[in-house]
Amino acid sequence: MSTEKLDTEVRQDQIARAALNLVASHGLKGLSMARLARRVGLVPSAIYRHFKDKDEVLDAAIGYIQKGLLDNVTVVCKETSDPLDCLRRLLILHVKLIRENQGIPRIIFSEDVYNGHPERKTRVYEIVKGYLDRVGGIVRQGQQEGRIRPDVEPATVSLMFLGMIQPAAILWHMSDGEFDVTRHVEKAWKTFSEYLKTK
Amino acid sequence: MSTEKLDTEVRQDQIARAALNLVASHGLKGLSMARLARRVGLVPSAIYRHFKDKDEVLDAAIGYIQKGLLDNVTVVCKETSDPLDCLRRLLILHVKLIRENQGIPRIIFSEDVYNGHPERKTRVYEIVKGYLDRVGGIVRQGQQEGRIRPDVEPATVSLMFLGMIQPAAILWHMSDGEFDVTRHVEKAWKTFSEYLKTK
DNA sequence: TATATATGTGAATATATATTCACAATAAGT
DNA sequence: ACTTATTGTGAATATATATTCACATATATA
Repeated sequence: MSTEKLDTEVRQDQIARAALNLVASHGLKGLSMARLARRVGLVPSAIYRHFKDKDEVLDAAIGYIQKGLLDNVTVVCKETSDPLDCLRRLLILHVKLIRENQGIPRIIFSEDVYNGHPERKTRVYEIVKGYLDRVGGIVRQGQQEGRIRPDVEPATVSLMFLGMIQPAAILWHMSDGEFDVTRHVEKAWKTFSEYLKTK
Repeated sequence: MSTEKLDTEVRQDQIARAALNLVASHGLKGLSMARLARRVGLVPSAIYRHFKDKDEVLDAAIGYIQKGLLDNVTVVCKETSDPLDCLRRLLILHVKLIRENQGIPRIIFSEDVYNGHPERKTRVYEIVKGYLDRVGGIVRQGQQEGRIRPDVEPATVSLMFLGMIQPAAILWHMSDGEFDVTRHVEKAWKTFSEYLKTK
């Protein structure tokens, strides 16, 4: 077989993305080196030219997740200065992100990812906290500007923000796409934002 | 070795519970027949006297989950007739339930449980929908009694209800218990219930 | 162009894990 | 007490999967 030889950086990228997609389509259990290799058009042992471990592959995939989440925050913060509108847009982008890559929640919320990997566990924890902090920051700013009611903790809001999406995303997946995430999120946002608004 | 011989029903019970606990402490990947057997004080092959498969064991564990969830609804509905108070109590019980058995969310929300098991997937979906329906029923009743604002869909409320707990539970676990679920849920409930109340 | 380094291959190895089966011991029914 | 069905055991089997290694080939560099 004559397979094109590519730079290890390119391969690392390919492999990490493929891993994320594999988890999306076949779950964490479905992430095997053999399948991963096939997906990239390589032979299993070739993966080890670019990653020391299967663990390193997963860690790389987690890097993409972090980037995807934080990028969304950056984007919406540039689009608008109204904090509530900012949150609304982030909500939409977040739904879009995990709809397009179901591997994200599966990795973030799968215990099998951390078990026996305390460093990774704290890393993912930091990623989630980081994201929530950004959301909380938007809330705090909105409160300072007097556009969000001041009697609620930003940290509480940011977690409830996640809570609008996550259970819905799971139902969406369990129902094989039958459950309408977008609809739910819109409804939830309506009540949530009404509550947040200063009267 | 002289191991006590017990009725298959007793063993099934033991094994299913042990499976749930194993998932709680070691994740789904940690649920091996060997470990399971050791936990119950048996030898791996003995499990097959009481279950055809590892899959059957998991299915039995899922049965316990369903029971646990629905029992909570029954309990709180008996305790009080005020729908908001009913939801508040259910919230507390729910947190208690998953704190005491982290295996519940891990099984319900782990994709590896369904992958390649469409029947199980729809079963779990039905369980979750069933629970949400009960919650939605409480809301609907509250609306009929005029104690919950009528301009919000019960289905939306019930999912948001879950959303108060689930992300918090995950943070709780990722932080090794450092994150205070109860505190978050109390705060979240404060804002949520205030919104639901008829003004 | 020659040589070295990076990348890809195929076979081999090691390990974990589910599952089966022949046999042993215990409990239940007669 | 005797027989039988149920439950437990230990060894054996099968399979999946990560990982290694000697070898091959392409790409860059001198």
